[in-house]
Parts: sequence; C-alpha cells; structure tokens
Amino acid sequence: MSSEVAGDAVAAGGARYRREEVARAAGVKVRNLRYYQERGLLPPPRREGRIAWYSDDHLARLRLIDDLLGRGYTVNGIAELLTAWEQGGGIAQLLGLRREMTRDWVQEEPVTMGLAELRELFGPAATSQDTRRAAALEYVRVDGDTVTFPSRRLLEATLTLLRQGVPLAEILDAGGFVHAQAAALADRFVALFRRHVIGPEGLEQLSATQLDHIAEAAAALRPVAGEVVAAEFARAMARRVEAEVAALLRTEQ
DNA sequence: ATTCTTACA
DNA sequence: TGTAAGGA
Repeated sequence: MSSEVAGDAVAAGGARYRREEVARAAGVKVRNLRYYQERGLLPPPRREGRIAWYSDDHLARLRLIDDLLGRGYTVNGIAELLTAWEQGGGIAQLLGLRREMTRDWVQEEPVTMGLAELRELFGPAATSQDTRRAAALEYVRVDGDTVTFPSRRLLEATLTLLRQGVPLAEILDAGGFVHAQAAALADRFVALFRRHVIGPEGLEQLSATQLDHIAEAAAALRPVAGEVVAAEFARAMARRVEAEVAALLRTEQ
C-alpha cells in the first residue's frame, strides 16, 4: 500500500518511515515513539509539513531501546547510556557492534506442524509431561493447536534416537543435560570476551575506533567457540568409544 | 480526511 | 499506556 517510490530512498540506505511504519518495524507501539522522544531516548523525526519522517537510524535506535527495556533497563537508565555513547561519538559503532555480535548465531529454520502431525511423528511415546519438559527446554513451542520446533536439527536428532529405541523421557534427560552444558560453555566464552576484549570499563567508556576494533574481534572470534567445542567433543567421543569397544571385546571372550 | 499533539485518566 | 479532543 504505502510502498516508497522505489529507488533512491531505499537504495541510498536513507529509507524513510512514517510513524506507524517505524513502530511496526521496531515492534513498539506508536504511542511510545513520542514518549521515548520526550524522555530523550529518540531524536525527533524530520518534519515535512504534518508528517514525521523517521530514518533507519531511528529504527535501529528503537530496536535497541526496546531490547534494553526488555532486559530490565529503565527509561532513565537507557537515556544515560545513550547520551554517554553519543558524547563518545560511538553510537553508530555501537549499533554496528550489536549487529555484528548477534548475527548468525542461530541459522535454523523452525519446523511447524499441527497437533495431529505431532502425534503421528512421536506416536504414543509422547506424554503431555514430555511435552511440558520439551517446552521448558525451548525445544518446542505450543500455541493453540500448532506446534513449532525452533531447531530442525534437534527435532531430527530426537526422532532418530526415538527410532533407534531410546525412550523419549531419556532423550529429554540427555537433552536437558546438553542444554545446561551448552549454556555453561556459552557463559564461559562470553565471560572471556567480556573480560579480555571489551575490558573492565564496559562499552560506555569506549571510543568509536575501539568499538570498531571490538566488532572486528567479535567477527574473528565468532567461529572459534564452536570449533573448540566441536574439536574437544570429537576427541572425547573417540576416546570414550574406543574404551567402550575394548570393554565389549573383553567381555565377549 | 489524515496525521500528529496535547492533555487527562 | 490508552484515548478523546483539537490544531494544522
């Protein structure tokens, strides 16, 4: 309906949005645009007669505000952070860093199906208690009568184990264990990054060039955590399986 | 008529 | 944060 004149507006990266458009794109309510603006969180839009035009900068900023709010920051707290970053001149770099650091960690397509399809896949193996546990682990979401698995890989792994005769309850036990261990590993890597790449001062004190440097480091280190875990896990499995096979062969004799 | 602001609950 | 009323 309200598509822009294709061309310069979008191609130049200078997309303009009306109030409703930014609000929808950022997932905030139109009412709050004005509120954030009054509290100094959001720069005023460019005015053209009666209509207010918002830019990509406004959009990125709104997403950041919404995210920070969701993490429990107060409006005043966010205003302080924002002004501190602005005075350091690093607001653009900060938004870029945020994008770099949160990009591509999860690259999976969710799988959606109906309840009937779910029962067909899992058969009588799935009790409602299993479903609750799976939901608690965020392996599955149930809204109404549609079921969504955020990770196709985990769904397929579960089905493979099931077909090989592993009881669903025990798959979920193992899943919960892996889930927790993965969270601990992620905590560990993030803490390392926080301590040695970002440093003790936090992002607020950093200059624009320092933020650029951190974004580079984030890009360079992104694959490292996964590689380390994969390598160590492969080595552990090799040793463990070898020991298991040796034990089996001994008892056969 | 539409878009945005003001003001109040 | 919702919304009724009014300015442009």
